[in-house]
Amino acid sequence: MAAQPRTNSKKERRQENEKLILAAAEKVFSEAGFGGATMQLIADMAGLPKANLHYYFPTKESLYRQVVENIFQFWLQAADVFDDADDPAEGIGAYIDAKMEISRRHPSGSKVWATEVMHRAPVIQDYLETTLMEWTEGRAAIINRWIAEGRMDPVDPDHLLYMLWATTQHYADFSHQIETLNGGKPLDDAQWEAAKASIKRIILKGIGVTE
Amino acid sequence: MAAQPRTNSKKERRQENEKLILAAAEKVFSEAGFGGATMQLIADMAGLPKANLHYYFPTKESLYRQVVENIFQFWLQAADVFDDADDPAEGIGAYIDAKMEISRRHPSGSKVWATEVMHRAPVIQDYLETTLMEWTEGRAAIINRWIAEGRMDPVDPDHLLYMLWATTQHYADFSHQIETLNGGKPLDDAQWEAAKASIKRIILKGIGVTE
DNA sequence: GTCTATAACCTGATAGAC
DNA sequence: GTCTATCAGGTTATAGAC
Repeated sequence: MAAQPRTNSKKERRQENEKLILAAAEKVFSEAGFGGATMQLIADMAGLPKANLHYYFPTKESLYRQVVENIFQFWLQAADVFDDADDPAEGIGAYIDAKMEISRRHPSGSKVWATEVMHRAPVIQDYLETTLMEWTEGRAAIINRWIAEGRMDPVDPDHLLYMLWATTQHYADFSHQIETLNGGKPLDDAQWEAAKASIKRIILKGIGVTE
Repeated sequence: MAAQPRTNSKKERRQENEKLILAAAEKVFSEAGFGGATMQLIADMAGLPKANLHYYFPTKESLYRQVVENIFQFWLQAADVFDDADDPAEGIGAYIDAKMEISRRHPSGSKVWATEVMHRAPVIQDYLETTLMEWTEGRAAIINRWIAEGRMDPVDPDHLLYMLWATTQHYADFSHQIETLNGGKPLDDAQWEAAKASIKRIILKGIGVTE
């Protein structure tokens, strides 16, 4: 047989396969949970024999761990917009937009994250205690500074952050419920914009930065 | 042996055992998911031999179904406060209080519900399409009436309801994360009150019914 | 109605040929 | 590096004694 164009080195091929497996795993874990997911199902979805999964990821748990860690890294990047603005309306508004965009584009990842936390974070407890704790404290400090400067109402920063996380992630984690209540159809572009606008309107007014 | 006081009829005994099993099942399902939960673990937690579980509930799925249906019924009862008030501040405020109380008292149930919805509602899809849909439409109508009467800002009722669900249930579903960020301790009485007050303050002001 | 012992099945993981 | 065949362990569910 004529050799097909092999632009892929071994390293590139490995990265491609790992990416394929991780994408399939995220989907299956999000739909069936860790216990309900099977390596066979992930392999089928990735288009690879089951044994290959164990070649790239020695155990089911190591594969799951990689999925969760990737989600967490991705999740942190949305936080940058918080720091880039020193106006609460702009900072919190942009954070809502960023988190809603993640909920829309990566609902599976959000679901895996939610399940992991609900199961008492068996694999990412250390991240909660270090990275997430530090991130939360830093953002709370920013909010407290805005409050001290009289730019927003004196609300509890922690509970405000929980409200932001809860509200934005709800559109990913409960997407099936929202879809059902929407007549069985996913939210369209206009509905996603309306959702963002509603959330920003209520929260920004609620903390005294608009109107 | 002297007969111990048997105030229990067979029917009462059956109800007691079923209650015991259902409580254990809710806990185990919430902590391990459907796939991760085992009948053995539920039996141990209920203090019964595994075979007895299959006597009361023929299959693991039937037990799980009963758990989810119970949660849903319980969940609906919090909605009553919504109808009993015709003032939005009172109605929505009381609804937030009621849902927060459920999150505090029944975190396991909330987690099972969340997981069930995330897995595309394999056993309660019919409830979503009927009971929940009707409930949501009814409450949206009430909100729209309040808006028409000029008692609150013109916000989208659906997105407001999602925000209420998301925010209140977050304290149950993500209780482990909140606990970790709280220094490893569950929220105490004062912190729960602060959480309720924060949520009510932001949302009620955000929809234009206070201040 | 209750419980022990067992059956039937499925899953994660691996050995070993290619 | 890849894949088929297989093993070892654990799970649901049930048969059958009490």
